[in-house]
Amino acid sequence: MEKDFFQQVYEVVKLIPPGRITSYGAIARYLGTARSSRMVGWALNQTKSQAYSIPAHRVVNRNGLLTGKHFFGGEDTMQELLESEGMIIEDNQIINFKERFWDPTKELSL
DNA sequence: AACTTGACGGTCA
DNA sequence: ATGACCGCCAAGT
Repeated sequence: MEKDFFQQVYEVVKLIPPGRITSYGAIARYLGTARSSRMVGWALNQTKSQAYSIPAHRVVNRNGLLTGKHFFGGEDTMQELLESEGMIIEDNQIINFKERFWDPTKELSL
């Protein structure tokens, strides 16, 4: 039996090292691209209710843009969290995105 | 039961 | 380089 797509997303996100970030597409690809990146976003949307310790703030879109900052309760909560981990953010965009990018298919996957 | 929206991404114009 | 469209699947209305 396969775990729920969402559950797999949670595991991957929880495996993201501190000070690192990844993209929805990267996670989707790691899980097999079968489901589109949107499902990853939906999965994370559930996490805020799942009470899991999901560092969703470490997941951004492929632009390095904090698309879901509004879902963290505050306006800049996500940005502050990322900045606390060493991310350089300007105008909701991660400047050193490529430097801090963490690809599960590259780091976890063989 | 049907339509619309949604934390995206890639390709085409 | 910028803008627009399509794909993908699930949940909400």
